[in-house]
Amino acid sequence: MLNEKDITIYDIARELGISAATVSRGLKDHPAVNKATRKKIQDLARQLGYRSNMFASNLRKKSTNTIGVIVPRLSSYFMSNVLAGMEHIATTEGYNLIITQSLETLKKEMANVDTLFNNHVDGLLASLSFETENIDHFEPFIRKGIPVIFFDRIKEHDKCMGIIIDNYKSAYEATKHLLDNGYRRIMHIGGSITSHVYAERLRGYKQALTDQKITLDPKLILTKNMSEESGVESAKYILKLKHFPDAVFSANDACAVYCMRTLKKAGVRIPDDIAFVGFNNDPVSNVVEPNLTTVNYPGYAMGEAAVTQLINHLNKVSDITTTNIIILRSDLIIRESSRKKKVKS
Amino acid sequence: MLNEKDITIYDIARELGISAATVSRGLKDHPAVNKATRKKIQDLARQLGYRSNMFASNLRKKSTNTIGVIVPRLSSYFMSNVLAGMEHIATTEGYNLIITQSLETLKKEMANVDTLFNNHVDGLLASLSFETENIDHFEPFIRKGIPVIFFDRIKEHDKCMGIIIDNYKSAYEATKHLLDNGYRRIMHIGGSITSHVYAERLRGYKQALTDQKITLDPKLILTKNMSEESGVESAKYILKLKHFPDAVFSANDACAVYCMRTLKKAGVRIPDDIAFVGFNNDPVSNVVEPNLTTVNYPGYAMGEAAVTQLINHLNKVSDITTTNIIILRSDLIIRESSRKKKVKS
DNA sequence: TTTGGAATTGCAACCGATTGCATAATATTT
DNA sequence: AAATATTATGCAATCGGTTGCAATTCCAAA
Repeated sequence: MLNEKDITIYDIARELGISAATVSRGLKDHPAVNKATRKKIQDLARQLGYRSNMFASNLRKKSTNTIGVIVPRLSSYFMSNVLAGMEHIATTEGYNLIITQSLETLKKEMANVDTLFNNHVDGLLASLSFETENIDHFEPFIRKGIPVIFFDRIKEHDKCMGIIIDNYKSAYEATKHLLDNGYRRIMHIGGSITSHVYAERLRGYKQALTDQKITLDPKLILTKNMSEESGVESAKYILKLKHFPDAVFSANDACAVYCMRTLKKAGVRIPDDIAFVGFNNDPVSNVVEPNLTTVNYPGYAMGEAAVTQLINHLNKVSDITTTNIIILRSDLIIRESSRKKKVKS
Repeated sequence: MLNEKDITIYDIARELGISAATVSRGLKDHPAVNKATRKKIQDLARQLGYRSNMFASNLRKKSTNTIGVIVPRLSSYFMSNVLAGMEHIATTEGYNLIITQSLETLKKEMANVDTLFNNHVDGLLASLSFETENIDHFEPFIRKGIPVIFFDRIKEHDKCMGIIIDNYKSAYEATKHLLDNGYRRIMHIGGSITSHVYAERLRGYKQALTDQKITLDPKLILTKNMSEESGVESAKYILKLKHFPDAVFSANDACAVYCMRTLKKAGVRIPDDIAFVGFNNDPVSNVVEPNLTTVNYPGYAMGEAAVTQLINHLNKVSDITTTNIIILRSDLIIRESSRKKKVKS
């Protein structure tokens, strides 16, 4: 099966009649090694197809140039953008990513933390599962001083940085936009408020209404799992309401889109009967008819930011325990689904 | 910064007054170790929070329990499903994934191959970039007998397995479906045929037409990069045609959807004026109006299959050099966009 | 010619787990 | 009780690179 033996620094040392120590230094341009010797070493290494054995090196150096990532699900538009951003920075900085998913369960999340801990990753980037209520299982990392950065779905911890968008502000603006366009009876479909993300979006929604002196109607606040099915369920719920809402602010696009779809099938016109605003700027938001107004969630930038922060910390150019939260810009993208309300004629 | 020192097998050995060798064996339930001793070792290990040092272990065993993955882009619906499937099997089998993206360039793909080679991954899973015309850069792996499996975007090689769907057959069926529903002047929008995937889809399309004795019209065969923009461009092209096609078979959904969208804006009715069939079963296909008929591309299953095959090979229960190609099932999902053609009245 | 110091290079001890082989302890058979 | 087989454990080398410290070489100043 395997043919060629690996070349080691010993092979190079023997060939050149010098010691392995000098080869080791020479390969990484250590100034204590004579320039001519360095060149000889590097040339021969190249010629022989030498590749460093990372394990020997890691074993000795106790660092791995590997970053662990835990996400709830890989298969979402948002998350794949986050990962793309992470991969981009990681690769250019010479780090590898080990990526795991919790499938929204605490159990798998804990197992993943464990695996990554055992793999001695240099740092950890995590977006928490729905079930995660506290982050004690990250303690092994924190105790050992291995940096942990949470993104998107975060919990605050004074040793860990969090990277998020301002969910409160975005939700506030989204709701305000509906109000500005003349909508008054606005429903909110959100996720479980154990999640910081959804709690903040709900808060923004409420505040926007309160600021306009609109009384909150508990019937207009739904807590769902934000899947496509939950969009369908929400639509059915709406259709049964005596007093129809005139707008819906959904905490994600998938749910909004499937809600719209179901309502449309029932003959409801959008936005004339009900306006819609979603969240995430998922591709479907720009395909559904009418196109869905939504909040652009900068996944790629978030991934880049997370890795950049982590690497800076590892290189001691900054410290994640001092900066606690980083907030990325996110803007409202206005489309047809929330156009100005027609005055009843 | 870092506080607790790592526990090693030596610590356990000392505490228990036995040798490190016995601890090493005891931890992995080696039968040569007394059952009672094994239990003592494992209990103490747990109690002390022992975690194995993978580098020492890898250094010695020369295997890493790590699988390298190279994909053109992380951020697509299809690919994130593939990765989810891979992660699922990998984690349950005790393997880690190192994931990289080539961003469709040969240069980055080569760099990724290099990185993963240096990381001594136990095996490699790759979907090739658009630019990749030959796979010589995978030779280092092949020479060393490290298994390589290509998926989706493959090139044939007698040492490497390929995992694909039957693009030819699916394309044939998709085109046949349009023909069966009464469409005759069918356009195809495809990608560069340097890619096996697109070459096969084109071939299936052509064959289906030929089998019905329909002459191929080169004006009806477009080669695009299959992005959303290319969908828009295709629509503009169609609008300029003197002799309108009555159906379009697009090699992916994104392109189909944006093509539909643009045509609709121009007043073209779908499917009455032009029917559509896409490829991938992307979420947008089920949101666009009318819903798009498409070919279900089993990404998750493909990811699972790739990892399963690789691990089986590593465990010597099968051999990827004997089975050369695995073809996964993919079915046509019929929706509104290709409903039976109305007979002109 | 001697000497001090800088520039190079090498020695050897790590890092922590693995494993072939030898040895010791125990059990079984004769 | 002695001989043999079985089971359990330990020894020590090994994987390949890293690094503190010592040793050597070289050159210029005294």
